[in-house]
Amino acid sequence: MAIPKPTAERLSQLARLLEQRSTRTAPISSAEIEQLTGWPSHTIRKDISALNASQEARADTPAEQDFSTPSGYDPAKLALAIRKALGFSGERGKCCIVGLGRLGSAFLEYAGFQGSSFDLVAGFDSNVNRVEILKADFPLYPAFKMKDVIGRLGIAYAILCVPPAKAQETADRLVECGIVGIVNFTPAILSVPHGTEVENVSVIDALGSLTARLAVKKSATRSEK
Amino acid sequence: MAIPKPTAERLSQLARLLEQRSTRTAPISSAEIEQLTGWPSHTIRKDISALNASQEARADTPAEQDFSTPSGYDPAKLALAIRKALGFSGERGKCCIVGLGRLGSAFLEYAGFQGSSFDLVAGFDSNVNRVEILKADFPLYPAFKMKDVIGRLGIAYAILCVPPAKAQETADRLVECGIVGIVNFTPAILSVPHGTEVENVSVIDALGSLTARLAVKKSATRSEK
DNA sequence: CCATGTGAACGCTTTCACAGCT
DNA sequence: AGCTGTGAAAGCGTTCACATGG
Repeated sequence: MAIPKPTAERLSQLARLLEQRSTRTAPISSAEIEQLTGWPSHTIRKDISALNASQEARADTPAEQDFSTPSGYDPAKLALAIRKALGFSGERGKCCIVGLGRLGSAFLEYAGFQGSSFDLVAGFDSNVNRVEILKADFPLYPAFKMKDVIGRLGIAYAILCVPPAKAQETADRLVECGIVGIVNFTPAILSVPHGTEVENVSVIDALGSLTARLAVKKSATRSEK
Repeated sequence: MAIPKPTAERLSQLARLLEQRSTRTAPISSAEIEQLTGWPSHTIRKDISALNASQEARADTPAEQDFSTPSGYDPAKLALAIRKALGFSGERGKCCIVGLGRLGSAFLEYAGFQGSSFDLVAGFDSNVNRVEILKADFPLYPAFKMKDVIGRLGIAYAILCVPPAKAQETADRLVECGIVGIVNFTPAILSVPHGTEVENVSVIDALGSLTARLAVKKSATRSEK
């Protein structure tokens, strides 16, 4: 009983939302989540229902299932349950930044990782100078140490911020090093072998989506938010 | 006959892909696109079919419909037809960057806008110092000039890169200034009035999607790429 | 023959409406 | 009473298989 992809995507965002506002411990209702996210409350309940179903299938962690109270969901427990159902196995996901130019180095001081389920544990750049000049809470390495470091630390994800011309070549190398997920910030379209996943993050595509949605709105389609 | 959202998203990416490789003028087949993007060729043909349908509905631009040749699609004509169908009205979309910290200033030298249908035409920051120190191909302004500049230039889109704590407040202001689409790079969840669209770009969510997809793969689901 | 183009069947996701729990 | 939880129905997007056109 696998979780449908759109559902997984929503749940993932929901978990992030809950983790961010972790100061709030009072139960949160599906109606309240609707207000925050724009997703209809029944969709949310259905998503969480799918979560229950998948949790029963794997009969482990028997205690963490009671995230629902008479007046809503327990934020912390719900977030945890989502993360587990989406394959988090308790451990935090290890990520590295590849390419420490303007964009890549911006992540060195990015606040968004706190409270998430992922950690930045390394950075790489082919320019040794940059590696030495830049400072971060985690170590930075020259590119030739990629294989060694990624293997040793067991890094699963890479955030790709190299120049477009080097994107494919670098991606190939990352796959060889054992990376299974790439967040691609370059405008290049990557092709990777089966078993590896790419998520493209492109301002241009984001702008395209916006334009498309705005154009559709002028007709009479229901808004997503 | 509106274009379905998933279809629109694929077409938008396809258009970007074609625009990027604009040196290539030979016809491109759906099979070739499959290789490049990972989407099955029938999905692509169907998407383009939807494009035809929507073009017939609006009976304008009668000449630009013949993008298909006996051995594939004409790249340039296809890209143009997609952009038009997705609401591009010929004009290029004007964007501004709001918040010129590490992340925001990275866009000042971002290559991805070339060959796209969007132009960066302004940047804003509340720190006057930054505005004066940074250099770009387009003018940078202190934040208090937002209303004036956005109105005067007719800017429709904003790329939001301010610190999370100021995100909502800044978004409110952008809406007041007439911005209709926001690409939100902050980890904050924004709420905006109807008629305005937000596209969230979050590394954390991207990582979440990757994890979800990788987890599902271990079962027996068909891969997307 | 090649590749496009599209109605029709299929399968998945969302929506609905109501049962169940506290 | 209020909110969660879920089978059943409806709505959509994808897949298939074949008709069509250069």
